[in-house]
Amino acid sequence: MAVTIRDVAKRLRLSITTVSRALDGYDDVADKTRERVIQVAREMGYAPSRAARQLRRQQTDAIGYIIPASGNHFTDPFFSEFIAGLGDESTSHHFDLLVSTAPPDSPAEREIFERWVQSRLVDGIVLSRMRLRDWRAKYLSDNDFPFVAHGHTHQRLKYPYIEVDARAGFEILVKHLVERGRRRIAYIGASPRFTLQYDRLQGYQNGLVNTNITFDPSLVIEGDLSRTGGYEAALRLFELAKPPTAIIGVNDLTAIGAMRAAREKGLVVGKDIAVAGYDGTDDSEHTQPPLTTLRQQVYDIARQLVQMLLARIAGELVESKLIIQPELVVRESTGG
Amino acid sequence: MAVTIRDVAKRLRLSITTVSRALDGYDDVADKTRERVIQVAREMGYAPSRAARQLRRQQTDAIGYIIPASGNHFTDPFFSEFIAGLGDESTSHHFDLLVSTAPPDSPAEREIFERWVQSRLVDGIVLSRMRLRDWRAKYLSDNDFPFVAHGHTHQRLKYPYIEVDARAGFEILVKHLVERGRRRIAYIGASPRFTLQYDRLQGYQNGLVNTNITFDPSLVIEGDLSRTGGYEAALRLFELAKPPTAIIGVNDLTAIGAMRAAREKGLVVGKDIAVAGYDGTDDSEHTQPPLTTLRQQVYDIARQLVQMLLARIAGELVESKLIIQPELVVRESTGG
DNA sequence: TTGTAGGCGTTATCAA
DNA sequence: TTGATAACGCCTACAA
Repeated sequence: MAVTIRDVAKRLRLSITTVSRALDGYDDVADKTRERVIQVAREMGYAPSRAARQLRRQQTDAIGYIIPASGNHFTDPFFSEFIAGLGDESTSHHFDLLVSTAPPDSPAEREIFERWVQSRLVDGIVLSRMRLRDWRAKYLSDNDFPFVAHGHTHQRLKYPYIEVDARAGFEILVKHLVERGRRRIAYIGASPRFTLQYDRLQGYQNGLVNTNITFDPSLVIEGDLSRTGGYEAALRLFELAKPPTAIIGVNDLTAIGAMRAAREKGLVVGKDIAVAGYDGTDDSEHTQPPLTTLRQQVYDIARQLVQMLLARIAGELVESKLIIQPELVVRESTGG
Repeated sequence: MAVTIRDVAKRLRLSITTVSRALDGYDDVADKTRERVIQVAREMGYAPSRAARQLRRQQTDAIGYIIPASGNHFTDPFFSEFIAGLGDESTSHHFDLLVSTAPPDSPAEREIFERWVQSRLVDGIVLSRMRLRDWRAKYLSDNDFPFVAHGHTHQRLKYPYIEVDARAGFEILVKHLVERGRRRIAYIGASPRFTLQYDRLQGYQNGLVNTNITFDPSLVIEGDLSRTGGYEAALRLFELAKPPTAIIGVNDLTAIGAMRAAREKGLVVGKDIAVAGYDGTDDSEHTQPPLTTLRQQVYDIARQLVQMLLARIAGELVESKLIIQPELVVRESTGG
């Protein structure tokens, strides 16, 4: 058995009350006593039982994040960075991070959310990769459960979130490509259920309008946010009678897959065809050629989300809605 | 307030005892009663308080993993896949996964381990990226705390682990390169405190011996397991009077960085220089050119580790030590 | 400044 | 087959 507050009290011949208060930094305990308590507690390797504390205080000091992906093929650096941000920030507030995995809109996802909420396993939840109609947001909202999100839904729900203005970003990206002489610009998107697809596609289309390019539906195609998805989608684009001279991926992975497809078709990326993505995580810098991308500061966003969530948990009436502009990072994949 | 077992009992006009037992599937409760209980519990959205259950049962139904990295630059797909595996397998056993981040051997790391163990926050811990002298293994071992590891240490400690035979793998890799006509083979490694560096370097050296190549210390250089580290290390290699004709990266990220450096030097990877890595996560397939690598099934290994850990937690005397052979995946980066 | 005691929500022991 | 009751370890109002 681990050492409990009782053991410490017994050793000190004090009541557990005093020990508890000394350790929690109350000021109604004699300095000398406190010193002794702290000293002995450390010696004995005492740390309060999390379960007991949770039960008593009705809070868990933990937040949760459910990775909206599962199975063998999930290696989006976005999630790594996001989790690192969540973890680092949580830790610095003495909160723990609970992580689980479930495919979007799967029964498994639903189960996990219900369990976490009903069992009071976490004090709050971080959402990412929002959907236009997002049952998670609805569910948490209905249950008055604290949550924050990376991105918004199209439902009328009030919750704090951070939004990267991908629409504006993609407009800029199209402009950039046009300036480099590209006019036949394809877009490889994602499932329409995701908000990100809605916004980015719209940004792409606005970009075309801004530059007086007629929208060609055959240049818009659906991927699945993965490298393989981008690869396969790009191959189909190259089959077109009039193939594109530029490809925008809904995210970096998609763009990376597209670059591979281009190369297999004997095209030189950055010359024969321009390719660009979105996210700007570390890896985009090291592709061959380096990938032009819209950078969102995933790590920092994650940290901020945790801060917002903790404020919300602490009862502060956070009504925040932070809009961030992505940064266009021009590299060789659209160069020349 | 969330609904408690008392609420359910009151509604049913039963004792909380009966409700508890009905829900936990004890057989000393009338079938009819059980049905009613389950029915009503679901209706009311009841789920047992995790904290209370933990306190009573003295177990948490959670396991922990501390990502041995922190800060902005952590995007190793190895961790994504590893976490996905841990998460999926945990979930399927109704366990939760607690995740934190801390740089190897940092005070922060120590704090987290102590907190998790002393506060009984998790029932067991998964370790990865082992060190030759690993205080984590020692600490957990000393405290009789259940843990399993991906890789071994050089201490005399007994614990279940899965080991990928990187040494054999790197021997095969060297052989492969030699067969492709490379003889000046460099190795970009990692900090010597990691077991992986020890093993892989040895495999590299054995490979040289096997093929009668004299070991040249100037071709061995230290990276930091990141793309940037590989990039910078490779640049230094290219400054040598007699630069290498092949580079082996201690992991894929290192190799990816090296490829970038090669390209900047005007070298064609797969022709002017061969590059190979280790890990074989999804991204290695989509580099330009695709990367030759030694694949370890990170996702599956993670799942198996969880199984071993849960068995250990359940009290089964697991003395397992699983050795897996990595698989050489030949792609264009060493081709031609 | 310190101690007593009640209760957080469960599960498990024992009795009915 | 069901119910009363005692912990699990901690925090905190209240008493001393």
